[in-house]
Amino acid sequence: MTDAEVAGVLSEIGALLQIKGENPFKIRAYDRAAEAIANLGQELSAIREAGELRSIPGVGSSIAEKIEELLDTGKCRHHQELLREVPASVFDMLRIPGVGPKTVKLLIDREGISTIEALEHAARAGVLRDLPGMGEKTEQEIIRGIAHLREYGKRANLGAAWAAADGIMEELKAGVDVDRMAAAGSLRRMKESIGDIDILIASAEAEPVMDRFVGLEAVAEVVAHGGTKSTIMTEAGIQADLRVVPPESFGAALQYFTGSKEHNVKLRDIGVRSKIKLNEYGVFRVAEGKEVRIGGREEEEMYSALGLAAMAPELREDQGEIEAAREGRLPELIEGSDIRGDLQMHSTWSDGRDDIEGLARAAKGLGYRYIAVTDHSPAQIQANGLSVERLRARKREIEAARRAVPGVAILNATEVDIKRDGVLDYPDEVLAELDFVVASVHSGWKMDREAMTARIIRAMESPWVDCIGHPTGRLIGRREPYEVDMEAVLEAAARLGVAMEINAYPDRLDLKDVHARRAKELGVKLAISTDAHSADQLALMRFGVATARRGWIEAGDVLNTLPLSQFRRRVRRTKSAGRRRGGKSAAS
DNA sequence: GCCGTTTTCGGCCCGACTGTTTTCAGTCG
Repeated sequence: MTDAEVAGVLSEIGALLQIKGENPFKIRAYDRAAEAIANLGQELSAIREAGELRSIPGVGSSIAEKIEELLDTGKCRHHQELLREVPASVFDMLRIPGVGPKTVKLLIDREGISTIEALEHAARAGVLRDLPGMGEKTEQEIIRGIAHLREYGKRANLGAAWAAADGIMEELKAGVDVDRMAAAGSLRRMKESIGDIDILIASAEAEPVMDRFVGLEAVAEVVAHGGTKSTIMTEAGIQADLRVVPPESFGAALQYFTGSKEHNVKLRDIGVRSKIKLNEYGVFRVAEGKEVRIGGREEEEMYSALGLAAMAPELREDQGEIEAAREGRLPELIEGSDIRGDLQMHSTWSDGRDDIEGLARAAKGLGYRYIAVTDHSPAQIQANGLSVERLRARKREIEAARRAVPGVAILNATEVDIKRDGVLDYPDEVLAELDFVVASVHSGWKMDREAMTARIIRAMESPWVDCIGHPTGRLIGRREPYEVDMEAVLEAAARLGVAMEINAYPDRLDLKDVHARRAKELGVKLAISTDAHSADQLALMRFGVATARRGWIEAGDVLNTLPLSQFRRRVRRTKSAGRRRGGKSAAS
């Protein structure tokens, strides 16, 4: 059973308890534990071996036992018992917007409805309006909610969500007078997938802003339209919330709506202890039943009131950032401007849209000092992978581009396939001719975990491999990562001096945040690369940097923040160390 | 069910919007 599955079961227990009307704090305990497990940097089994399960925040003796039971048997009796009382199909019903646990319980108890299909049928037949607290409008809400779930059930990827948010904010800015405006929520935290877009505006007059918002061009449907909060569904199928707050509350609201929920709960908890109250309007000192406002215009004031250093939105996941802020050991996160080069991109020689010169010019425009052109190897037939002959022919075009675009070093590089047995798709003597080698898995996804782990480690043992590309192969929302023992891979990377890529492509973001953080802990260097297939995609770097920031990564942890000369030395050093390891690559 | 510069028992974050309500429950973030 995978860690994600364990988290899933705990989260289902939480939902089932909710439907049963159990103690809300018990429910939250399960939710918290599930969330913590979903965001572990290490594997649950390793933590268990070390006897450290209870060190996971939110995991106490009872949940620890259930985790062990799940790891050992793949099942949990408590979960099974709950499922005997409440059918599993209710989890689908809970995903319908506007339908929560209380409604589900009512539906089951009064009408025996436990599937989306039955619910839709009942709503259309006008049966629901006779239930307490329900009416015709609720029926219509449910019908619309089901339609929405079917059409847009998946979360939006980070790139699409930012594109939509930027469009909305541009249009808003052009139409009304706003003091300050910012995206909040998971978008601002740069989470890998986005449930909805949160936009915050400071304005003394909310009404004209709200009217403008619900009338935007991108609006497909107005879901809610209130005095300070409105919700729309965009044409692109992403929900967007707008909140308008008075200017003196902008910082408080930005902090509040940026979240995460867990981060904010912990902050307020700290506040309660020191008689400080936080809400979206400000921060208040509570004394003798009275509240005295002590800040809220700026976000930093919310943190300083609690004696904490302000922290980057990407860190706000209750993954230790609050403790770090208290102890003054927050990381100095990498920034976009630290990036000096891009180490994966594809030209027209394989499956890219732009030629090498075009890529180099675009990179120069971004202020980069070097790029690695990493066209595919022969096994990537569908991507027009380069034979040895074509790879050598490409060298001449690289040399021409170097002359045409001075100021940017163009590294003669490859993204070489790691074949099923861990052998690389070019022989050693060809790899030896190159300046930089990214090795990636592009086939055989379904291998078992041990074989996949051995495959990748064998590739890393080649003295010519500098970096492993998109190390888990996932496509967010479309393809699960392949089964691999990431801890073993990262340990090998540390031992062999091979960098791990954070692929900045919004569909990939691979390594993901928590793995990047673990890599850093193990002393593994990271390479943040766009995997651009056209010159304009070099701009996707921001999503890779954001993912690194979510993984607590600093500039010093990242290969492509090095100045060119140091980068070259570093890559050479890796290779000579590789030769000392035994002189022969696994590929030979 | 978890957790502890207030605690091993007794707490556990806070507010807006909607619909069905004459004062509130449910949902959401």
